[in-house]
Amino acid sequence: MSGKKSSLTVADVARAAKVSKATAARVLGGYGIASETARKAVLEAAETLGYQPNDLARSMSTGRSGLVGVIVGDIENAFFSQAVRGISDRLRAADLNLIISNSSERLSEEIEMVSVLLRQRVAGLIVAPTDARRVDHLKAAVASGTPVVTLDRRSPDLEVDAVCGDDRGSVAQVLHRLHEEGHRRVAYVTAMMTADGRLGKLEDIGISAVRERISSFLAQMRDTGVETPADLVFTGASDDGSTADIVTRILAQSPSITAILASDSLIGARIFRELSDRGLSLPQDMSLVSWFDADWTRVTSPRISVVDQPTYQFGQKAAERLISRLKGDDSPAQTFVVATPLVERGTIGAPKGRGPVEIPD
Amino acid sequence: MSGKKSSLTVADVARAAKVSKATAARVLGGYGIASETARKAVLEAAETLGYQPNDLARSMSTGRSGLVGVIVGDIENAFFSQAVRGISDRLRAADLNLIISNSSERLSEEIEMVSVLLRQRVAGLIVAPTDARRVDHLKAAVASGTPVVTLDRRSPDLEVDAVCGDDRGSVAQVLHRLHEEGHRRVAYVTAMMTADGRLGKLEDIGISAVRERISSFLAQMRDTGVETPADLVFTGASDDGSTADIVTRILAQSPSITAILASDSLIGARIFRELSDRGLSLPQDMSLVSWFDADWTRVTSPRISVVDQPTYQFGQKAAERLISRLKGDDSPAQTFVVATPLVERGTIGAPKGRGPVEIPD
DNA sequence: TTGTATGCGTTATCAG
DNA sequence: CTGATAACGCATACAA
Repeated sequence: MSGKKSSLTVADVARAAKVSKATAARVLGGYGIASETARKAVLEAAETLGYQPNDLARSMSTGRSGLVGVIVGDIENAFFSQAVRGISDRLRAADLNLIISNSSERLSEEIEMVSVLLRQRVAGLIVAPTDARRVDHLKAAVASGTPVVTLDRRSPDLEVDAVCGDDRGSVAQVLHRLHEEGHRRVAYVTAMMTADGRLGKLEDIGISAVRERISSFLAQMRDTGVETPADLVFTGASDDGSTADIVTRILAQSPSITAILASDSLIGARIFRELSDRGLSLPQDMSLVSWFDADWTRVTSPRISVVDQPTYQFGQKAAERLISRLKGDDSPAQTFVVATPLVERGTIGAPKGRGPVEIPD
Repeated sequence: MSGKKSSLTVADVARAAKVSKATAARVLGGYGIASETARKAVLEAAETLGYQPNDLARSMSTGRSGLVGVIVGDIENAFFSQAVRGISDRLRAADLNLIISNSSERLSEEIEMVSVLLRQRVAGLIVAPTDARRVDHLKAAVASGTPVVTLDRRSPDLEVDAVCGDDRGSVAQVLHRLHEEGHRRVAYVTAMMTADGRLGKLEDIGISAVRERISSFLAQMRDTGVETPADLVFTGASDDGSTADIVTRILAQSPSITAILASDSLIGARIFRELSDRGLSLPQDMSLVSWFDADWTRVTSPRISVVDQPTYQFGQKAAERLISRLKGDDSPAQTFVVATPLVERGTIGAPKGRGPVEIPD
């Protein structure tokens, strides 16, 4: 097979069917009108020749491309890959395809990918914006006529549909439940980096979902009598080492901190491992709630209590909104909040007044 | 913003820069030759106008599209999403983009997706073929000049590069290790469906990786004295219920079966849960080895021994081969076998002669 | 070095 | 209903 790239065109089919190019194009493209006889002839010729339409050329002509660009933080993360599956399933039903890219949660890459996708003339964009304050590239996309829907996050500067979890509400629910159980000081652990490892100004948190949760966390903690709730927010849990350090710091505050909230399931897993490795048992020595109902949360003993983020649904809804925009819906931009309920399993329990824990160094 | 899709063209830039369309195209496209003055004028005009090249049109002209199609069984599965990340990273470095689809491990969908991607005139295809015996659509793609690389699987009917794990070898290694430990009868559990729930002819197994492993499994078991090793292969573990049934059947053969091999990490997790729920402790009551080093295998107690399939590397290698083919490499098709070593953690132990286990019904 | 003219495979317009 | 023919935006052979 000499691998020539020259496929057949409507002209070839037309010739074989003994009709004009225009007629062949009409029946093959499924538009306009053609007589039964012509239609049969063309279809038959196309069949025997093995004609494959060229969607590139079609898009060029029509200006529409059947491609939707998706930009996520990390496709390896089940949080996103599940969302992508939701997007993919909905899109397919609308005869749209999905071109996907990773931003690695870096603004520069996100900007680059938007540019690439725009050059490909995607019909629309679904993005989990890395930084809510830096969305000019997305605004430009919208301005030039490419609809955008944001996933899991939103930006006040962006008037587009957004599909988010109920970040504030779920934090409130979890903390309320924990308070009820007797917990007074709870730690919030996030992968987000800050310059000095301490929580800075809330406005400086780029990922809106994270900001919402921390904001809600601080408010709730303050309401229940904690004077400096910012001290309970631990940032930079981006790998095993930093997470181990954080766990050490949390345990050093023992016994005052009696519960931990993990901002995503990767962090949750690392914290759980650290805790087990140090011989602590859950929930007696420490309560733990992780965001995202990941696979691993069901094989531990006890199973992990989680804030269930149904990201497959996030994805479905986002795709749905985009499709609707593509069809011409020009109602005002809207934010869709998907419920993210606390699923209580085995890691929420009453705190026990325990003495200082032995910390290996 | 009234959302008009009409972006600027080279012609607009040319006009603004007071040069011909061809000159503008040359500097914007980065080919051919242009004087410094012309180049500066064009670039400046493009900048101020906000020109964005149209990759669709470019692809039409050149015949090349910067898109690579990827078809996996299920993007939600970490096995594949990790591979996709590997593909994505390598592709990006070569200025290629990734358009992704799910086959849901169904041949009909795979065929459909290949067709869709071919219509989009993708530069190449990376596919995890669902059925090694039904690859005409892939052969056709190759014949028409679109290079194909298969991922994790291969087909004897397909003369294309393939990147696979060492399926036979890893089975041998695991069984050898288990035998050494004293295990004589080992169960192999797979999601693959068979008509009657029993293992049929090996040739009827569509997914090559699965076939290789089972084939190796049967050979090894027979070698070590098991007369009817097919009885040790349990198929159809596709959800919680069916997996529970299988575990029941395995335990019913107790105490002769003393170890279980899980063909993928989803099955592994389900089996682990079943075993724990029934109060068995690993590895005393049962040894367990799962394919794929998934997150969950590190949070259990004990941690799960796994056959580590580095699918990120699978993906990287596959993308690498495709890029190479795209660059014109026409050496004979080759299969690249990536090592998939046994990572021993806590679930391999000596079998204990135990009495019948209580099985709840 | 630059410009002119033509082609890529469709869709779409407008007479026949 | 059908058939020429002109776009679409870019690349490129060839002429200047």
